[in-house]
Amino acid sequence: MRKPDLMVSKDKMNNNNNNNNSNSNVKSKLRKGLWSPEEDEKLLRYMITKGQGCWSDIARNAGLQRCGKSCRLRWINYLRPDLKRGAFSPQEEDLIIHLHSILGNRWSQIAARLPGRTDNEIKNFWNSTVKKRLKTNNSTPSPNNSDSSEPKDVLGGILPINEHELMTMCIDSSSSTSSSSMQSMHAMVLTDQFDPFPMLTNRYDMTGATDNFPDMHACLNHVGMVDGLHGDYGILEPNKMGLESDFNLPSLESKSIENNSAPINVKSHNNHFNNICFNNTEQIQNSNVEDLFGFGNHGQGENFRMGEWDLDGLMQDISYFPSLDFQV
DNA sequence: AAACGTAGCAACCGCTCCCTC
DNA sequence: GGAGGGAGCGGTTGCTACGTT
Repeated sequence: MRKPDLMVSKDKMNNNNNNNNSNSNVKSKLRKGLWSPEEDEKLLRYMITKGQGCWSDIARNAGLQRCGKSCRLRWINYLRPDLKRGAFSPQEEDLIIHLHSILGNRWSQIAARLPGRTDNEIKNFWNSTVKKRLKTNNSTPSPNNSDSSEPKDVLGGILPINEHELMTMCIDSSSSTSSSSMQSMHAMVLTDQFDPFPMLTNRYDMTGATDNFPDMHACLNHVGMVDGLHGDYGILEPNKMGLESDFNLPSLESKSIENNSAPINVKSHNNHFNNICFNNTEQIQNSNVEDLFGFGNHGQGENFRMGEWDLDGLMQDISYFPSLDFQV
């Protein structure tokens, strides 16, 4: 995780680049490289108010000297309100390893099972951390630890998790917002009741960052995070920020989470604006795992052994998981 | 204290897939 | 059916902070 001063220095560099490039932009050159805060805000505001569409149009209409592709990447990997920042939890790490054993380097598919995480983030995490760790743990390279993009089975190998743990992790990490959340935020933005960019506004001054999130405190209370927000800018203490009531933020990963209704876990943000994550630990606590996954219906039950399946069969069976909507 | 190596992250590139005409 | 354009994905690169020598 980068330190705040790093981000500042990066942003300074960005601004310099921006300034330098702004001249060349006159010559209708598309900008490349790191995004400036101003660009972020433009894109974010546009996405919040107008919603998704053709990315090249978005780039143009938002007044950005960027190609649509770059805008899409920035939005997906950085600006999306439902992004979860910070280090991967051990559960997430296990889940990534497990899913990678099933899906291989299909990062987008893996990311779809880790709400709030992006494929890029997971890919970086894998390449920088997990791969190394697996290599360390298993000095003798096994097929499971190879870089191959082909799915491999690691059950019975390095992973200390069983099917229930996997399911718990899936549920735990399954995010949950409804499309109505986007609509409500959209409406709030349109009526100036809600500033979706507090960290843009308070980029280097986190002391007032959450003043713009008047409803964060309840969320923090709900998920037991009243101690504060831990981010690269330090620890934010919600009770010192005048946080009061509830608010909703949208998830764009509706395809995997749209049917859930979980509390919002407001965690932290290390960069431009607030991070929202949607861990739903209560859901699993209050639910019967077999009910959730339909084991009784599908006859997997205690005999559920992924390692014994071929990929096709696995995809077929795992598709029953509420948060595992494989598209293979 | 400086040089060098490493880690982590953001962004780009090139390819493929899908949709529309 | 095929051409064109947009979206999405995975691999790769570049940059900066941090750690080590």
